[in-house]
Amino acid sequence: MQENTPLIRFLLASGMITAPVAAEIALAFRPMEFAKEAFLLREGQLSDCYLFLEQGWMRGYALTPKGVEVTTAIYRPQQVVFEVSSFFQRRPSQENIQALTPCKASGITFAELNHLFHSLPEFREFGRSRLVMGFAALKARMLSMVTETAEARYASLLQHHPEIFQHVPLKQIASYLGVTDSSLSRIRRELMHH
Amino acid sequence: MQENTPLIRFLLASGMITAPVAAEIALAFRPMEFAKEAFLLREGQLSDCYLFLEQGWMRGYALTPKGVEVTTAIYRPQQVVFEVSSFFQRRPSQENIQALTPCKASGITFAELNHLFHSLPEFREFGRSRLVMGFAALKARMLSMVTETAEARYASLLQHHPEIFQHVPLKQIASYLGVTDSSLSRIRRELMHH
DNA sequence: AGCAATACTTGTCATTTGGCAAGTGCATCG
DNA sequence: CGATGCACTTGCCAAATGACAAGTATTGCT
Repeated sequence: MQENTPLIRFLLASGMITAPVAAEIALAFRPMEFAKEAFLLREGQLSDCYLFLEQGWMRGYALTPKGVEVTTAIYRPQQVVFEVSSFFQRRPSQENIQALTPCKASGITFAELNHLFHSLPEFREFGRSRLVMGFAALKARMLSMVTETAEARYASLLQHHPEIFQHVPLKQIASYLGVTDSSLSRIRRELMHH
Repeated sequence: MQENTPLIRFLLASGMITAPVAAEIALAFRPMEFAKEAFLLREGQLSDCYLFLEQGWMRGYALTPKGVEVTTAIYRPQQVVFEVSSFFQRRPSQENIQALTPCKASGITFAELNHLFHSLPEFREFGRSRLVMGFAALKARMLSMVTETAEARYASLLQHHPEIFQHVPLKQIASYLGVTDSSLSRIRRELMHH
């Protein structure tokens, strides 16, 4: 058993998990790989994998009634990936989660996660903390939808998360920002010309 | 001690809490009242009250840099009210929560909630469940922002939550739907004339 | 009752954005 | 190496929405 895996480093970095507990948690995770374009989750399925993404990028998206893809989440490496409502409420997901690049990861099932939560209070608190962080991030994104222009949202994403633009095509970023790809293209042109 | 308070009925209705545990939980809550317009939480303060709203309506809102109010949440009676990120992350809230009508409620502090979570696993699960439900609802709202027209969002709110329109002024509903009050007024006119 | 504040509507006009179609450049693949 | 596909851009026009201002209605207060 390794003592310094990406997952263990991630757990320790939170400041909420001690080293022996981190090692025990890591033991429960199984390594997983995803080819580019492979799915972690498909619409209609149950999200039953709590995934720690070690390498690569993923995105979540939903389909509108007319079949248009809307990007709902962008997952960078060193992040937890799963569909909260399907996973915890045990019902079919309305979203897809797909690898944007080849990915390496570690995952456990819902049952295994709950077992860890039960036996390791530290990890339970960690899980709640992640949930709250995700909630807060989503609220901030929602607020920016209402209060900022699409141009401001684009500029902000570019400033705070420039790496995204290396791994996610603009058309997918566009729907994440709440505009069409044409509009995003126009917005980019405006910002180029100062 | 009462055996059939609104809070106890609410806990039992979730199907996750047994009667004796519900009674113990309810013991920890203190009754609270809010006059119309009174604040449960003000921007800059710490959200330190986990509130069960028994009677009345509240709303959450944030101020844009230009001082415009944006409604971020609408709370009906028989619902839990608190600002997730401030409450759990122990940092100042960027939002306000204000009574729209006179309210009766029951509340506990962060410390008291954690104590209950620690001693009553049922209630801990209940808390997580509420968090997940709120998360899922916010995701759905975000998706509707991107995929539906303002008119469709209004029609949907009117259909699914008509009571809101009895207690919340249209200008506040407008920003909740992501439009100005003028636009909402025009949308309403269109829908009147079929 | 009378006054003031607030909620809501409406008109006008500018701006943003979407829908569609075409065009360009790049990459993948046989 | 040529062909097909995809990502991105761009032009054109229509539709949706915002900003501002004015008008009406309603509410609340004294």
